[in-house]
Amino acid sequence: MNSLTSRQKKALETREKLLKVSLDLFNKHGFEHVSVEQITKACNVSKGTFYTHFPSKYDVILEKFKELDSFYGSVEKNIDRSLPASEKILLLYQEQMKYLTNVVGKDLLRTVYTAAMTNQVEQDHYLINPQRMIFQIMNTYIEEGIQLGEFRHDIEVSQIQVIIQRCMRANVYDWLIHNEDFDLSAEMSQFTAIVLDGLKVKNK
Amino acid sequence: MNSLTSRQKKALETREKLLKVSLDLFNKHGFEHVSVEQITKACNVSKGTFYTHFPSKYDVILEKFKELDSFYGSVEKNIDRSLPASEKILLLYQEQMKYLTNVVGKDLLRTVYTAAMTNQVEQDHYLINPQRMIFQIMNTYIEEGIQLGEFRHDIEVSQIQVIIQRCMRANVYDWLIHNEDFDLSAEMSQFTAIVLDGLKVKNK
DNA sequence: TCATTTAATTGACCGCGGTCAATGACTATG
DNA sequence: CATAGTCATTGACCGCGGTCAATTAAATGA
Repeated sequence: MNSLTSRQKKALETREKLLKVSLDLFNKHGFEHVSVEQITKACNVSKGTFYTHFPSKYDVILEKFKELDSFYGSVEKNIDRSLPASEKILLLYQEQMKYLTNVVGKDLLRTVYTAAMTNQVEQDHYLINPQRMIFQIMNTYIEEGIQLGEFRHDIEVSQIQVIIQRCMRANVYDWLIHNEDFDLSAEMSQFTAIVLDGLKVKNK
Repeated sequence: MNSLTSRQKKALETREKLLKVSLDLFNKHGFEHVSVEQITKACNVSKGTFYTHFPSKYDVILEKFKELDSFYGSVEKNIDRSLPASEKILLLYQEQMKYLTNVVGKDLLRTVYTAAMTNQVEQDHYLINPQRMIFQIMNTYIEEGIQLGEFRHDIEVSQIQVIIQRCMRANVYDWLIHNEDFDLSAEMSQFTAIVLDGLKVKNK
């Protein structure tokens, strides 16, 4: 069953050790204050080894992020299906913001938001990758909202999706550039509610 | 009249030469592909001199940005005073986006948006500094819109200001992380129009 | 005019992220 | 087994942004 050779197993162990130790150190000292050499020394491997397993220091984090994305699946299950689409969207974002604030943290998010601008390598960065679980869920809500006449019909569905996703990045980014006095959940709720309002069918 | 000593004059010349050459090189090769040594060699000064005039490579750009901000003053004069506040806001942003696209460019903006997250040094980063000309103008429009009953009264003025400013960063950031197929002006207009809609007094 | 203070300038130096030719242990093949 | 090929690993090396003690020359004051 286990089709890995002993060599591959060793390599995978190394890789996972690097991953774990990296994230531990990042959490403890902050991404910028941990050097790749520190990581590799703590793992008793050479610097070069790090780069056979990860394209860059930053990619370690992205890896973890992708894992975490599955978290949103469980959130979705706890949202009352009978609620209007706009309410569901707000609830989903609320949960996400809690998660980002309490679990992920500014430091790691900052690296992702920075890398999204800098690493032009990947054709579609994770931050705007439509494959992301949270966007998939969001999109079902939006389509539902359109079909039930809650949202305007004069804007393309895909465009509405983009706009609502942009709300997320808008608030997260502003959170990241503020040093204090910024309640991400509250700001996100208020902002998104206004946008959703603007997207609703008017009955003048 | 000229109260500068010959020494101060020399220093200022050096500083301005560095500024000019830096920006020229950034424009020609891109910010990331120009090293401080290249700049200083082109100016026939040592590397250290660069750092007596600028705190970092990035600050050269910020300097230029602050200058450019005055540009918005002239734009404001060309906007019809009798228009509703929301129209004025859209027009002002439209002009700004044109400017960012055609004059400033992605490369330089990217460094500013990155630095805003990274340099926690400055207490109030330029991007959210309420002193900025464009924000000052925007705020007069918003206050006008509230007084004339165009915008909702159940949200704090300052909060409305923050929301509208956030629209700007939202679209610029998304522009920066998209490689192609992103019309900044168009996206900005659509997005901001929706937000302004959500901010308007409803007549249900 | 000369001594003292002030500040612009220098360039060797540091730490970091990342590269890559060389190594050799392990694997697949006859 | 032996042999050829694979690939994880190594660590010296590169280029860069940024620092700082030492140097130099202009400003100041007697």
